[in-house]
Amino acid sequence: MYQQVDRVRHDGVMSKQPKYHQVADVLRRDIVGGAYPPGARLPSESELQERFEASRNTVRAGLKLLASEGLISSSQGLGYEVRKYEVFELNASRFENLTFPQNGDSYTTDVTNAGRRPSQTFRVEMTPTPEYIAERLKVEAGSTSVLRFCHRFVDDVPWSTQATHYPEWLISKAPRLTEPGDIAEGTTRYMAGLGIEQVGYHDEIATRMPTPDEARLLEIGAGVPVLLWTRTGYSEERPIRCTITTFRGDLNRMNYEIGDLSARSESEPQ
Amino acid sequence: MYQQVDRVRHDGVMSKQPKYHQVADVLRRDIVGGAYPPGARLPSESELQERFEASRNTVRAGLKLLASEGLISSSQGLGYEVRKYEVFELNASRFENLTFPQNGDSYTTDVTNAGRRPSQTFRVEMTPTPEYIAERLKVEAGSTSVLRFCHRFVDDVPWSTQATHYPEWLISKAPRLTEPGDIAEGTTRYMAGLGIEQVGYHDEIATRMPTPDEARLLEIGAGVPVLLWTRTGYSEERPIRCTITTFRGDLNRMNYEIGDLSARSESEPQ
DNA sequence: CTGCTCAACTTGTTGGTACAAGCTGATGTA
DNA sequence: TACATCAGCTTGTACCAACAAGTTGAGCAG
Repeated sequence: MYQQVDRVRHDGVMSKQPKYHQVADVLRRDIVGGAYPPGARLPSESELQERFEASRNTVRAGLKLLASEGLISSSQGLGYEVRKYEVFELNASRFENLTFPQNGDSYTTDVTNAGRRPSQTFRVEMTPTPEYIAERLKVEAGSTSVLRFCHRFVDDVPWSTQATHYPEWLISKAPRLTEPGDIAEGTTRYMAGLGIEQVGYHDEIATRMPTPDEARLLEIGAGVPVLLWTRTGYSEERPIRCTITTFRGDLNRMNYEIGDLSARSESEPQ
Repeated sequence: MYQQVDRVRHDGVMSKQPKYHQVADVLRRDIVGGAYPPGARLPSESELQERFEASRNTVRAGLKLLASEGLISSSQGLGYEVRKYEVFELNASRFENLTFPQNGDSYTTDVTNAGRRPSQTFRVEMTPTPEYIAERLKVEAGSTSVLRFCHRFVDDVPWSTQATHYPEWLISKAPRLTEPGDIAEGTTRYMAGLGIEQVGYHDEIATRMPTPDEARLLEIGAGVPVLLWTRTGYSEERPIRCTITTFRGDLNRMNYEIGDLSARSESEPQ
């Protein structure tokens, strides 16, 4: 039943790969070669059983491999389909405007400019500072901080979650941070008006597979990682905010422009 | 055999989750709660069968779920173990030194400073420009370009691959780019000495699951995404290089420091 | 004591069966 | 015609059995 040698591949070539691996390889080649374009439906499991002369378990193992690579997705009753991407560009560096609004405005503007419809839910909490945040805000882990949380959608597709923490000492200086509603002019501008100016920031970018919570909020299927963007904003004296944004990795790409890029913008008139 | 209602969870609470999902949930809780610290070995499949009163396949489905989240890994004959991370920080923004060497020096310095041992293999090719690169270099797709390829290790663990493409028109101006060996002073400095100065760059950061090739080169197991870093360097006139770096997502984190961060560096004397 | 063999563990692969549950179009009834 | 029902497709879950193959340590032969 289980042999690693003398196995004949689908194309007739000998191979030492397990059979489910060969199933995945052939289908992957078909997909990247364009035989199944993005959005196309793959043959059903039973058809693939015949095609590869394999049991259902074996075929499913191969399909699961492709799903974990993010190439395909499946739904009960509908079959397997080739995943289609649609990347949204994020501009992370804007020197000319270090105090651009973080909560809402930048996102709303970018999405609207791209001809898409933004929407979001919003929440404010007082919460103990998690250790990861506390390190960056230079406060004690567990001390209270203001958490302003955003769940963002583009055309009703979940896009990102954003959690901004403000340290406790800021509350007395900028009390509106604790207000449950949106701050129209943006938190950065509001704080700048109070003399708390963000003069620099530190960005950290990491990636990993989503936690079950993240997978639920962002409606992420198997094989799609998240992109984690941590931005710590500084006044001249100390850190004043720490924002963690969690993006769907298949839908977003971050951009940083550094130095003189006149050569780039000149020749890109569109 | 297959019921979604009236199923009793391991802790005695009713649940509509499939059983393999419950297995994963309980184990995940144990792992993040510290019952199984990083590097620890999980109970064997047969032990888990008894603990959860489930078949081997069901237990394996739960374990596979955790593996696809990047929480655990398994090896034949050895069992399952909790994955341990060790993040390496990458400094992507260095304003003071826009012409810092890209091929080798920056990596070697950073890794050595961290007390680790860097090593790499290196290769130079003349190759047709892939479309993705051609767009960024503003040359025709398929036109020849110089590809300088690096496969980098830290303490003999595969860390990243880096592919830098130089457009064809540069070759006559900077012929040493096609030399198969390393350029001691760094390509950026070499080109600057010839009057081709990199005055700005555009970074793009994306994430996805590795292709089989990437998984092989970087020795990536299931559940670990890659971090893709595309840097396009510009002279005052036009793009002069495009570098794609592929990192293991579990081992790397990118850092950008923008604006005035005196408040950060002051209070971090280490 | 050294070194080899092998039993007993581990996970990996492949086959099978059965039923649950989601989706769609055909069919039949009002 | 309008609508509900259902057969027949799809994938999802759960079980069983068997054998392959990597790892380790006990135990035996030299």
